[in-house]
Amino acid sequence: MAKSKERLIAVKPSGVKDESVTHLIHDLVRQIPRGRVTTYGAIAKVLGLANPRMVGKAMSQIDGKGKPVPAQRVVTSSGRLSHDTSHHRHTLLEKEGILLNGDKIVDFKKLFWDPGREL
DNA sequence: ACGCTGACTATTA
DNA sequence: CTAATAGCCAGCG
Repeated sequence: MAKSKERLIAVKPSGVKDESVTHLIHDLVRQIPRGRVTTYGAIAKVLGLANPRMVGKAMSQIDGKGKPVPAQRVVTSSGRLSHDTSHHRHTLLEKEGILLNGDKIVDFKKLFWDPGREL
């Protein structure tokens, strides 16, 4: 029996409006509890995306209008911040009680919030 | 159509 | 720990 790695495919349920994955990602990110974090990969997995880069792309598309999206709670699989040269997200995270060592989250494993398991 | 780029990830050295 | 590589896929010129 082959345990082939089925490549995850973005499922587009027919009948569902073309909400675009970006909106779904934003909604999911808004559900991340304060003081917890998750990863691009975890979000991608839950939404059935094959490429976590798409999640990052969605974050870069936050325009500031509508509900705010706590993108600071989304980090890389190694618990590090990405594209935070101005340390903007770094500051927000510490404000939520998350300790950081440089751009690395302390106790990332404990603070990790899995959208597919705890939600 | 084609090549490059990118808020990623896993593996290997 | 860092660096290099490969896989991944949508968007853009």
